[in-house]
Amino acid sequence: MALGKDYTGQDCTLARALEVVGERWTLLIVRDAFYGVRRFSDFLVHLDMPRAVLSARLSTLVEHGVLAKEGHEYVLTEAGLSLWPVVHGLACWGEQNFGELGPHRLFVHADCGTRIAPDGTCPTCGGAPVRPADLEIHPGPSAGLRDDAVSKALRTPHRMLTPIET
Amino acid sequence: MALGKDYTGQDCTLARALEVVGERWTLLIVRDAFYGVRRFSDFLVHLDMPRAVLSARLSTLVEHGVLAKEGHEYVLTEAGLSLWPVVHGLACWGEQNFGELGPHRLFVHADCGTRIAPDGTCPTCGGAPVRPADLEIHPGPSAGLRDDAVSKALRTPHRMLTPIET
DNA sequence: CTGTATCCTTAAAGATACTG
DNA sequence: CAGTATCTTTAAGGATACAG
Repeated sequence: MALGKDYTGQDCTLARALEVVGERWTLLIVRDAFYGVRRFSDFLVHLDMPRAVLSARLSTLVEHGVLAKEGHEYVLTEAGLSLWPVVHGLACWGEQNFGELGPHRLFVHADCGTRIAPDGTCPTCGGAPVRPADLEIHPGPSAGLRDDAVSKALRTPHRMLTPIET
Repeated sequence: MALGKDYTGQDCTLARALEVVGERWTLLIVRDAFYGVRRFSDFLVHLDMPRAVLSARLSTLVEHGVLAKEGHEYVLTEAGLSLWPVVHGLACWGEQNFGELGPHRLFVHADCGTRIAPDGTCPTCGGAPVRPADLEIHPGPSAGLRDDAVSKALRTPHRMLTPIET
């Protein structure tokens, strides 16, 4: 995002949010964090982005309390976890409107095994929103062909937020 | 967003979505569209952004079917309307984490008059998500001080998505 | 492995003027 | 009013090398 990432004069909460997570790559980093990615090199290879940019993004995310740095691992904070509806909602929106071949990942409620709705709720367990920790990731119809370690790991059904072994 | 706005290699639906609405200003434009802004000049003065950039953003939004152009007005399509949970969710996230003085706008369920929850549902009307058309906009605790016509209009409680008279 | 530091390229952002 | 056309600035993105 070039020039003045602060939306000067936009005195609304959406603009404030976009200052934190509205930059290029940022939301993809957060998504990967939900998937269980925690290490610098794993983000790097999975997102295929410049290391300097990744470093900068991770720093601002930590700075704003979206991620916390524990040793050499970046983990989602409470604020970061509360971003799940947005991340999931955007991904579903993209799938519905631009995903010809179906999603790449399916999110399944671990308790009952059903896929969660676009709004993040489980159809069979009542309207309650399902927390990320209660989700499992399964490969979708158009699961990727990339062969980096993280992508491969994501192709194996696993619990969300648990570190991905690479 | 500088350089390659396409997230090449990111074969996931989130990346696809971000290609459409992930650029700077875009989500603010969409938000304004929910508020009832429809005309070029109104977006321009309310967002205080370069006209060339606004023109480009509106074009891509129309191109991807988020907005439709009716004469000289830009209105949300079905795809655009379905972006509401994301826009509202992000705004709420910003409010909860960075909004010291409370929100600038309150979204109230027109049917019952209660403020909707962060997940877009009405607490008093059961867990069903409230559609944007059933919402009213009211000024919040920290409603802005900007004095352009659109900002003033937004300070008056009104129905969402109905054109703002300026 | 986890980053900084450097350099280069590109194009987004912004300002301004101009046209239909 | 609704845009297009230029022009300049600036920083983001990207590649590579280097350090802790």
